[in-house]
Amino acid sequence: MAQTHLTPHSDACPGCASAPEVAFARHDHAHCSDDVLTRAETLLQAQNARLTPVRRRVLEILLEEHRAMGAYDVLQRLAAEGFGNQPPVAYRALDFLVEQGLAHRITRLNAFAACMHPGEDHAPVFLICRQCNHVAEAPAAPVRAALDDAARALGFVVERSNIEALGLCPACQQAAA
Amino acid sequence: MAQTHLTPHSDACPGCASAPEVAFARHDHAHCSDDVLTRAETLLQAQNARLTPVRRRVLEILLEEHRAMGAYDVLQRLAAEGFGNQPPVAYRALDFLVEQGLAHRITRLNAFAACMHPGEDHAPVFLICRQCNHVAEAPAAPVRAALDDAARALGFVVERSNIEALGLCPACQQAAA
DNA sequence: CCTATGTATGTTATAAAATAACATGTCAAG
DNA sequence: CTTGACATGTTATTTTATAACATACATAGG
Repeated sequence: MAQTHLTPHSDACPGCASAPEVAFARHDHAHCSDDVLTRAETLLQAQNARLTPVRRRVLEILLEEHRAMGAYDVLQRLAAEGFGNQPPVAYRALDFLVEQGLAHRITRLNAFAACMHPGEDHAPVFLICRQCNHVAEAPAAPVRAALDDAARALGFVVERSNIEALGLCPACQQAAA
Repeated sequence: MAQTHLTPHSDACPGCASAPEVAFARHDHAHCSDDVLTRAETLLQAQNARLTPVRRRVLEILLEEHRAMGAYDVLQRLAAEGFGNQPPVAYRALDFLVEQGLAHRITRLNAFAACMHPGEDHAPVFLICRQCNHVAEAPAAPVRAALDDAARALGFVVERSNIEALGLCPACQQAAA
């Protein structure tokens, strides 16, 4: 499983006041974004699904910002760029991306984030810092395996999962100590 | 870990049309409810927290219904019984119960459910059937352990977690086949 | 080439979920 | 009996999400 998104990235918890970002470590993000966009196109072709202008732009926005964004945040950016400025415009594009595995919904935050390894393993685990609101996506495979086991014991088949943890990121732990 | 709530309970997926319930199997629920209420009182005394009439009633309602309920569902019942009928009344009681580990929030459904083993292990795993909306709470320990490992690898300390899986319950799998 | 069909987008309106802010009440320690 | 902390009541508003319908747009069949 590629974990490009866990390699060096933006500042972690800068002053515990900034917007939530999608990794605790530094990271050459532009490179990841391009890579994801390319892969997205390939994946969608395989699915016979279309990466229309709105959809593409929403994915780009999520990638650029590289943080969990509310639907209305995304909508504001879309409107500023001449797309429709009503909620369904944002929700439809976001739902499509989630559907296609190109974005994740972080229910705890009522927010969305680009998926950094589309087409690969899809059991996102989100670590949300309750102090600074940074969000990181952690390696999911073992958690997902444990979840599958637990479900199987009850005869339940898991199709999608939301695994979200609330706690303290490294920087905020230090700040607290 | 006690799994009383996983022993026999209400009908699973009766026609895939009923309200979401909190277990896939049959279950003598009245007994569990009494037990939980008693334990809740003890736990709260230990915490110097007060199980006031509204709070107690909300917990009872969640236990009686034994399913994931929206805040406004709970509110409606409260109002019918002479308590306040404004949203904060329900939200405050529900938030209190969640805070005290007596209820869980199921973010995917914007809903709340009574915790069936308060004071014990607290890493709820919810299995939500996308077909009939039943919700079951699965044994959590191994999933939580995997989650802790994944978090530790990033230096993140988990305080609370929401683990929710969407899929098909046993009954709906049969119905589909 | 054209037009029928499915799919995507735009737009209006509203529903559903949650919280802010402030007033009032209650209970227990001093 | 009064003061302070906590709980509840109430008004209003914010935030999040969807329903319903109209319009555009691409593309496969005639």
